[in-house]
Amino acid sequence: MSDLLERLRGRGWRLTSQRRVVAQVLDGDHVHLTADEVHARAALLLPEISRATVYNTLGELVSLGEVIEVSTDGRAKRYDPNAHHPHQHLVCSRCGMIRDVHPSGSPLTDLPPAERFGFTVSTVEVTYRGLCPGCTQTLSS
Amino acid sequence: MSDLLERLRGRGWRLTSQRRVVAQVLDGDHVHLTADEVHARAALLLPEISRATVYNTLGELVSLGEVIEVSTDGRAKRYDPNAHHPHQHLVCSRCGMIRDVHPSGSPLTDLPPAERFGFTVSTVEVTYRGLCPGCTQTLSS
DNA sequence: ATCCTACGATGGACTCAGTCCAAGTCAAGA
DNA sequence: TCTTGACTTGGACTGAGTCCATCGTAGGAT
Ligand SMILES: [Mn+2]
Ligand SMILES: [Mn+2]
Ligand SMILES: [Zn+2]
Ligand SMILES: [Zn+2]
Repeated sequence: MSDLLERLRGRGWRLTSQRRVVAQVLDGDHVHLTADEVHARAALLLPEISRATVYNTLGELVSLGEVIEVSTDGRAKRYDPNAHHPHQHLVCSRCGMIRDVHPSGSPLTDLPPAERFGFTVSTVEVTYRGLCPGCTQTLSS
Repeated sequence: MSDLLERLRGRGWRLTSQRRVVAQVLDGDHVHLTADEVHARAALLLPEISRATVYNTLGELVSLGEVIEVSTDGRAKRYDPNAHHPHQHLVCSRCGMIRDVHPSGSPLTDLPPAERFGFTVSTVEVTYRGLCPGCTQTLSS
C-alpha cells in the first residue's frame, strides 16, 4: 500500500502519521473493515488517533476512488481497499462475513434501455446473500 | 391491499386500526417510503399512531415476506410493498429517487459454484445507480 | 351484551453510526 | 528555524432505529 501513499503525496496530501497508519491497516485482500474496526487497529499502532480522523481519512480515500464504501443493510459501512479490481460481494446474512466474488456476465448491460427510464446509469452493485459455511452448519445442527 | 389484511387475519394477527392504516399507506406501485414517511402519512389518518408501532408493523410485514426492506447506502431504509413481483432497483445517486426495474438475465446463476466459497446463496440484490432525468439536466446546465 | 386477557400500542429513554466544530498541533515549504 | 494553513482532537450533536414498562383493546369466551 506504499504506492497508495505515493499517490496521495502526488495529490498534495500531508503525510501525517495518522494517514499512514490508516493506509497500513487497510492493506491486504478481502479486507472489509468498519470504521470502528479500522480505528481499533490503527490505535494499536498509534494509540491516540481519533475516531474523527479515521472517518475523515476514510471519506477522503473514498472520494479519491482509492477505497470503496460497502453499505451492508442496517449495520456500519465497511471499507474495501480493493478498489482497482471491480468485484461484487457475497454476504452472510447471519454473521455479516463478506467475500469478494466475480460473477460472470455484465450486470450493467442486463438492464435494457426500455428499463432505464431516462436515467444515466453509471454503476451497478450486486450483493449475493446467504449463509457462510460456518453459519449453515450452526443452523442445521 | 385488502387482500393483505385478509392474509394477516389468516395468520392470527389482530386487525388494529394502526395496522390497517399502515397497510393502507403502503398500497400502490413504485412505493418506497422510509419508516418516518410511513409514520407521517399514517398520522394523517390516525393522528396518535406512534413511531414504535410503525417500526413494529413494518418489521412484521418484512418477516412475513409481505414487504421488502430496501437499504440505500447511509440513509434510512425504505419499505417496498411490491414483494410478490421480484424486481431490482434503479437509484438516483443525487436525489435518492427509486424506480423498479426488471433486468434480463438471472443474476443468481451468474455466480459460478467456484465463486460461492461454500455459502448457501439464497438471494441476490442488484442496485443500478445513476442520475435521474431531472438530476442529469440540473448537473449539465 | 359484557367480561377477560393476552396481544398490541405508546412514548420516552437509550444505542449506535456517523457528523460537526472550536481549539490545539504539526508537516513541509520558505 | 520559522510560519502557516492543513490536519487532528475530543466532545457535543444528529438521525435512524431499538427497547421497555405501562396502558389499551380486539376478539374469543360466557
Ligand atoms: Mn470487496
Ligand atoms: Mn421496488
Ligand atoms: Zn456466517
Ligand atoms: Zn435525481
